[in-house]
Amino acid sequence: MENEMEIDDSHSKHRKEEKEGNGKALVVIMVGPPGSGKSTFCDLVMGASSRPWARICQDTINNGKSGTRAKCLSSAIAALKDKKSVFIDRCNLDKEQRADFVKLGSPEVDVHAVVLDLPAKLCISRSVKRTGHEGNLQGGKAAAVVNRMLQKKELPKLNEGYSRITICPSESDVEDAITTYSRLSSQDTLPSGCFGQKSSDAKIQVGIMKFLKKVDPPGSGSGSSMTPNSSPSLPVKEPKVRSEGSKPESFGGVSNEGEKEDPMAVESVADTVALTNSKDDSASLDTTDTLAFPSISTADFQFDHEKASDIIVEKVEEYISKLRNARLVLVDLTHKSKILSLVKSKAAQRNINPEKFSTFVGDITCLYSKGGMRCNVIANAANWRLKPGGGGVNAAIFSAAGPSLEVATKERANTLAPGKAAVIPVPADSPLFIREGVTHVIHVVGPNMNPQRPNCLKNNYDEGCKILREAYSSLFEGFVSILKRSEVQNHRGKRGNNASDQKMKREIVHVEERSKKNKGLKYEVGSGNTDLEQQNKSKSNVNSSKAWGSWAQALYSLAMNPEKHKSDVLETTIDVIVLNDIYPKAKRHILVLARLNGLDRLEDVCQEHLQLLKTMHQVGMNWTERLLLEDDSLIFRLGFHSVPSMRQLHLHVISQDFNSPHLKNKKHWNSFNTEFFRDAVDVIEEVEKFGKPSIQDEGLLSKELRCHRCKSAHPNIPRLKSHINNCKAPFPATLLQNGRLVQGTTKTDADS
DNA sequence: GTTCTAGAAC
DNA sequence: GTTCTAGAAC
Repeated sequence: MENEMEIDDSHSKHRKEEKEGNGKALVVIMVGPPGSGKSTFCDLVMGASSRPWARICQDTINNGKSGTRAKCLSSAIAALKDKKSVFIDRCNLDKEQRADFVKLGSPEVDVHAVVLDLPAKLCISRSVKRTGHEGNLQGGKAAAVVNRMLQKKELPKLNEGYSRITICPSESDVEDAITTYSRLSSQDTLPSGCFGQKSSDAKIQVGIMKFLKKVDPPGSGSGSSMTPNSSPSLPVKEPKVRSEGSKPESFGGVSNEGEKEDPMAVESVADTVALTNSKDDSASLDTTDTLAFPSISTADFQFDHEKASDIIVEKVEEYISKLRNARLVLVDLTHKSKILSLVKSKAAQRNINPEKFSTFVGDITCLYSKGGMRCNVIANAANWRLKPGGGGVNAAIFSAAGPSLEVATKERANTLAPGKAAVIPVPADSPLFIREGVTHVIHVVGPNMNPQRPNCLKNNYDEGCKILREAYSSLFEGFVSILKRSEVQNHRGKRGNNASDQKMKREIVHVEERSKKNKGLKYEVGSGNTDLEQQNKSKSNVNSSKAWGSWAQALYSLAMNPEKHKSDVLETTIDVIVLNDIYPKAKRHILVLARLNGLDRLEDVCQEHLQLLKTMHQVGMNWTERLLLEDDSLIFRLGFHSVPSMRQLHLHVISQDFNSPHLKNKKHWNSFNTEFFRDAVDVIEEVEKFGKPSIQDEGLLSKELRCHRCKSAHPNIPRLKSHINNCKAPFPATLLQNGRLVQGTTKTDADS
């Protein structure tokens, strides 16, 4: 047994056993497909490390030939007995493969995972080129093996039993990890947690990334379908993930001759490559948000095409600047479409950027699968009852989406007035989502000129044009609201997430539209902000939709009658009251309370409160300065909770140590360390620009726990707290910008 | 917002 | 057995 073991011994005799310090042995489980560089990783660390290491390599453990998992286990146990740390150098791609090795952990032995999560194409090319690999995985077969293995890939999670996980999505991350482990002496331990994960769970990415696969260009309009051909053979060719893959008709009359590529590469490798590539920047190529919309009211509702096309172009022009990188596409079924050609020529006349707005001939329910155009949002020319059927686009969309869209629609609105729009997240089980990648349907009801249909305007085009304009405004506003929310999602994605797959999947699809307030109304988008303003004005402090519990009134009564609570108050002005938070969540945690009656929370804030917000911020800054005089090692952040628990708008001024016994649970942590916390500077800027601050969903409060500095994930509050006590990583760049963090003048950016 | 506690997770 | 979370009550 012993003599069969292939264990690379390095430096094992160089050091005497450490009597002092933690001196824990390590089991480092390498995770990665062939060609990811596991052996090289181990060799480099072992060559440089002062810690005694053994490398247990399944490929060579049996007298240079491959052995079994059991053999690796017994060798690892033997090495640990010998006070060595061990590398488990095998693919370990799924949880089950790793489980036995995780069990090697004990009070004396920490178990780590190091994931070499490099792009599949890189591993494949390394494997293919490899000539002297110990596992004899050479030549053409390599690619097939790598692909097959990656399909089973399951990223390790902390709850499998690791004290630390390092994920290396790029070669530079691998180098960093090599350095980290090389420097590890026998006494050293590394901080626990999950490091380096940049994307959300890969399993979700597969679904999303499929939309990035190259498809044929949409040809003559109805679109050619994707090549179904799938050859498992090699050589492997890099599939091109294209953003311009299927261009809609552009106004310049450019023809759509797509270059031909090896379809095999697309089908056989694309999934797995896309899967691993999902962590590359390149993978974000075709994630441009696109709204595909039919012409409203010009079909069954018989609206005049000339007038409608003017309005479409006018509204597109108006909204295009608000859309940043997003695109709008007007879709109709046939080339003969009069409305399409009218809009096309009018848009060209007005020099509307064809990158931002174009027309497309095809079926709006299968733009991706048949037309090769990825549109994450589609509009429906709905009827006022929001019911399926009736023919046309409405029937087609409800039918393509399956019954779940109708259910999702009914959850949010029962009817829709002409000119209004309703944003509906597409349920995850809908073919529209699964097959087409459509995340939202926006129902719009336009003006009706057809006497056979309800609400006929009897040729009153003054009213008709007004409603049609409103309809497009509502539609585009709805799209803008989706874009704003998806920005948050993207942030979350980049930060990574260890939440369960199912939960994440639900979040991605549904979280955007979830809200506690004004069910039914909330999803209806009126033109401009008028609805919201109306709501806020009419709301007053009495009929607020959310009732505040008696325990939630403390700040309110204090703001209204500060003289009754004198002892708690640090400062009172005509506009604000400053007090210590009675349950501080950090060394210093004070509140700046607005004194305006009726201004209960961030949601109530609008343009008229701009000056008050600035005052609150200024008072907060003044106090920050004072607190920094007492302790200039503190760093402060000033902001609001998106959805506060206590009534009366209050600004938190909180030091970023979060060192407090009152910080006890996930909600506490996430309320200050996710986008749920809205920096005062951002709120002020948004109110200046848009009249309202953006408010994030309470769902953020149940996100996994991540360090606010290094973004590593931690399984529970105590572990997070022990991590943040020591984490000296710099703050994320976004926090260092725009004065979101406030620190003493002696501090520099490098210190933070 | 907190406290309390059942029961899940370790 | 102990630790930790999450939901209900306040």
